[in-house]
Amino acid sequence: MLPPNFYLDASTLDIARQLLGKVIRTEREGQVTSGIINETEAYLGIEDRAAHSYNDRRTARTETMYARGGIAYVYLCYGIHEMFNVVVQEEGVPHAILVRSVIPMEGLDIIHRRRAMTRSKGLSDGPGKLCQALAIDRRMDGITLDSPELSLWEEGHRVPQDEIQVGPRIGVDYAGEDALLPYRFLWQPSQ
DNA sequence: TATAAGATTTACT
DNA sequence: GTAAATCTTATAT
Repeated sequence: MLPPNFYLDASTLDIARQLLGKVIRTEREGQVTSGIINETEAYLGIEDRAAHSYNDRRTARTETMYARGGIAYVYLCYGIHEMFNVVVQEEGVPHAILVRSVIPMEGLDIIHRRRAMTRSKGLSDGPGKLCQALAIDRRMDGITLDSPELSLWEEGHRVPQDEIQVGPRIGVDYAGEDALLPYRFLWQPSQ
């Protein structure tokens, strides 16, 4: 399991890089599923126009981002999709990292059923898809990432820095020039 | 109270 | 390539 200081002792951008290759594990009603993180995006709080916490906007929803790092921030987007984020940094610093994609590992049969798909491509390569695949929802908002039902683990795959692609974040055109910042990290093991 | 828009996915033309 | 699905949140009357 990742230690508590993993979420505090580095810059948010560094942690977003380090999350690549780590494992998300969930257990829901006795069903265990897991996946290797291969895409993340950093959201840098008050200064970041793309972040919910931009301009120190404290609301019932964003309050989770202000807590001490090491917990989950899960919210509903477009009224349909849950989004899973890792809250980082000390209490009062509303930074979070959106997990955009995982590679399925354990519980493939369960994941297929949840996603209502039989083929093995496209099961969890999107922030909404992976939440459906791993059964992550808003009931998990604010829980620690060493919980029985949701936890992050070290072993998965060691990702060399030179295999990480960096680019602008997806779907944040409303953020003006902040939409161009290179805060998206992608690792594609197939290449 | 009302309205607009969103850190997306999927199906259809 | 375009559009619909769907509902919470934030902001404005």
